[in-house]
Amino acid sequence: MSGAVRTNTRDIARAAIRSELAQVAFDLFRREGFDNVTVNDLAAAAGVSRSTFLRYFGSKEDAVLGAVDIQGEQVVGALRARPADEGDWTALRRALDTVTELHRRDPDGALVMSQLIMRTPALGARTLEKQNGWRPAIAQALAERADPSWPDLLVPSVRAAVAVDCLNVAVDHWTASDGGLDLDALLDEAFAAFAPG
Amino acid sequence: MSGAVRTNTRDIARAAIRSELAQVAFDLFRREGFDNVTVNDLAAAAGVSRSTFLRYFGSKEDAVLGAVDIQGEQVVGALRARPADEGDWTALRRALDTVTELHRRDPDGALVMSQLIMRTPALGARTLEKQNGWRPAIAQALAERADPSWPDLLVPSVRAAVAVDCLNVAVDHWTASDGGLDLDALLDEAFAAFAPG
DNA sequence: TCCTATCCTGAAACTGAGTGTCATACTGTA
DNA sequence: TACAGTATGACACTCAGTTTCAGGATAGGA
Repeated sequence: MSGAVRTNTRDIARAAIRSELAQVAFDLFRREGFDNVTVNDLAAAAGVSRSTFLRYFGSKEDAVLGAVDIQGEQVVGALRARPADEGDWTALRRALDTVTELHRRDPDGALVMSQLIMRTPALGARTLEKQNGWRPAIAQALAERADPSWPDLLVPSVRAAVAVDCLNVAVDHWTASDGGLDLDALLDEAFAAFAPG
Repeated sequence: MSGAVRTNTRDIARAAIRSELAQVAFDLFRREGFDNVTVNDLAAAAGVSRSTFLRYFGSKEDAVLGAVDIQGEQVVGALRARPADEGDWTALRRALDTVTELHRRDPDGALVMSQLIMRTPALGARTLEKQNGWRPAIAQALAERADPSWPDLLVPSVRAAVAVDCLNVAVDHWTASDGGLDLDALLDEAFAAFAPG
């Protein structure tokens, strides 16, 4: 067991190829439009066979949305790292800093990515699906923060979902402003949308 | 123009066929599992050609999820009918009564439908996508309620998304309880998840 | 009643995504 | 060098969804 823990030469090579394929796919999608590019095109552009491409990414969408999975893990990780006495909303807001930080580090790349996703229904749908997959993990992390564990996960689930919504609405507005607005400010505004009542 | 307003004989026939096809599809999916039923199977079971079936429903998923579209329209309609001086959250909660009322009228049907959607990733994803489509309309309706229209749709969008999340979490829990819990109570609980802070 | 424009249907061909299989080539290890 | 595990490419296959086209039903007016 534990053959997955140590990264050997093969894993490194695979990761490199994977990121290379993702890059090629992203460029091609951006240039030609997601729907106008077939898996054959992607494979040809990357210099691998169709089989290989589909082995690295289970679907065309996944070639673009690997970043979304990573974001989810990072958010959950950041949430778990928050002090236990912090309020849920503050902890969630701070956990989302991992995402805004990514946008601050590469605004142009993030903007182009957002635009591609927003103008491609298939990518938007798949993104929603992936983000929806974050919910259980976030809710679980929230539940473990509360001293007297909630009777069930309803309240944590709602808060997890709300946080993700805030992120999405903020990113949408940020993207609509062509990156001109400040994402952290937008996110604060979004979180404030249910503060007063 | 306006040939779509008056419902003539043809429209009635089409609606009847459509609902018949949806019924056949639902039964077959429930019995065999969504992924184990092909469009050919559906067409054969309904006694129409594959072409016809795909003309009535753009996709396999849509054969099941027509109800979701209707729910969205109903929620928006109900929201617009709420008194203007009502708070956003109350108005949203009351608008969602249209959905809970549907569950109360046919609990067994609603339960089976929820179970089918929850155990079928493709249906879950498509449902999320459709519900995400409600957001702009709900946000717009909220924005029009506010006297001094908000600078932008950020706050209404967040509130719209949150309301839909509450619905989903509540329905998830209701489904997990096999319909044993009270959906309205769950929904109230969900809405209370961000009241105190 | 007949005529005509419109719409519905079924048949068929086509594209493209995703799955499964198999033989071959490569890579690290003993 | 020989061996075992793995990645690759080629190929066949299923199925969803689109498009085209021809024939048949129907509504509504003359």
